[in-house]
Amino acid sequence: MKVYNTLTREKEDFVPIHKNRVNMFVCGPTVYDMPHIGHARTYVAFDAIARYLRYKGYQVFYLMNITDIDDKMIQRANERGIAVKELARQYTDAFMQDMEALGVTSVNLYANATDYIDEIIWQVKTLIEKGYAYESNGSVYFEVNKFKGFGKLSRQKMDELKAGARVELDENKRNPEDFALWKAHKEGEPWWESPWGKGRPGWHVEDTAITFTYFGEQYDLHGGAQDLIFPHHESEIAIAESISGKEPFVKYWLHTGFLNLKGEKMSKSLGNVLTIREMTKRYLADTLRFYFLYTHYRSPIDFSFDDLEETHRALTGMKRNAQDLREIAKSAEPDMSEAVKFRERFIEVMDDDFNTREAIANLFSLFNEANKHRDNPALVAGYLKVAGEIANVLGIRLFTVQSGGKEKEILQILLDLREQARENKDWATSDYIRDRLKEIRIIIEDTREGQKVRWE
RNA sequence: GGGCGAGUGACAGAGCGGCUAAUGUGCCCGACUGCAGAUCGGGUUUUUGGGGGUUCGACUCCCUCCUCGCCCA
Repeated sequence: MKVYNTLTREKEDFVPIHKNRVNMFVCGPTVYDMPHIGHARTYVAFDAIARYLRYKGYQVFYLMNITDIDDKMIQRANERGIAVKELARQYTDAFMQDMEALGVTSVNLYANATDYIDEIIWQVKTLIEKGYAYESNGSVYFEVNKFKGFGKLSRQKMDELKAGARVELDENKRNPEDFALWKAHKEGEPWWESPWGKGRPGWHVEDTAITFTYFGEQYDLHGGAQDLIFPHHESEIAIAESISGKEPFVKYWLHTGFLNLKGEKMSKSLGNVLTIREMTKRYLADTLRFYFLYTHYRSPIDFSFDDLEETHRALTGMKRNAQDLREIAKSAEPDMSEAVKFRERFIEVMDDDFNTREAIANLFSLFNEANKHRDNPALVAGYLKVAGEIANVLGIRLFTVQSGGKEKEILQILLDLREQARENKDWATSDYIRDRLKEIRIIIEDTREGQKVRWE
């Protein structure tokens, strides 16, 4: 299996540090607002990756942080006049609901930054002791030029960074490119006790504190969106490798391509942020998930509703076909002789840096072929077995149709039909509808005001 | 200004330097069909952003330009 490693900019053979075990970490959300489809893209991609690794037999520990303390959190909480903790609770709940809707089920553990303050303090303290960080007026900064490897992930050159770095009027820093590990307490902000007085953690260090806790000094796979490469992931490397003296901190760095709206960028100020919540109301969550997997995870996606509609047609067509074929296969003993080649192809393309698009193309080809053997239930059953396997790894529900809460409308159609039948004194039809509905415990009663419905 | 990435048929989107450049959507024709749909068979446009180079041979490697996006300024 090969994966594209941002660190080397090459596809490399995937060999975990500890035999069969894969320790995997993906940067989670900052819970200060509703997650949008950009988040969805990244988390769906890594969900599929985790599922595939498990499918391949790896024992995956998938860890994700939740950033529940930072500048944006504080600002938003103050605007809304609530505690940062309350804000975090609200949007963490929202995030979890959205992930569930999208079928993101592969994460083993979500870790809140604020639950790891002790570990963060330990890391900061260690960095000071080792000479990589310094305290200044109650804040602690990482001295970037002490870490020679800074820039190796993003391919930025240190001197150019310095030349470009503009002093952000922080007289506490020795150098403008230094970043805060610990921020001194300011009025109106949450704080924790530390060796440097009251304060709160900086951003990058929460992730290293969390991963050190569960994975130790080095681990296998770190994921995130491309925009996090610099400075976030760069800084994580600086922190971790300075503490441990070991490299690489992370063996494989994976980054998802960015999602843009067709024509314009998605931003708060433009008021065109598409939240997952809003999108799953208008479209099936399955469709959204399929849409993301329809493009390789590293390629940029130029989001448009037309394209989403297109993939929706593609997906529903496939689902329809799957259910149709299931009628044919019934309980036939699956004949795998023809279907196995699609399983092999699936593994082949997913082994090549998780090519979900090829995997989907393969799935379409499978159905194409299966349709040509509609006269052979055993073969059809075989195809369906492999299709189900593939769909399961991708997280696509082939055989379940989401009703989308349309039961009421469907029922109304039946009631209208029955009403017409009654007007025509077509009692046979009218009674048929009433009796069939009764079988599923929906009771129709005719009254002076018309039909009354009761769900039992 | 620096760094990174992308630019393939109507649209979306794959493609170890070499097979007719996948697959899906759309569209067209035929079969089947009371109608619609599904399914089956067939068809449909790309010479792969522009230019140059390496090579027997490049979408695939190198250079340059253009466009777009992201990150740092």
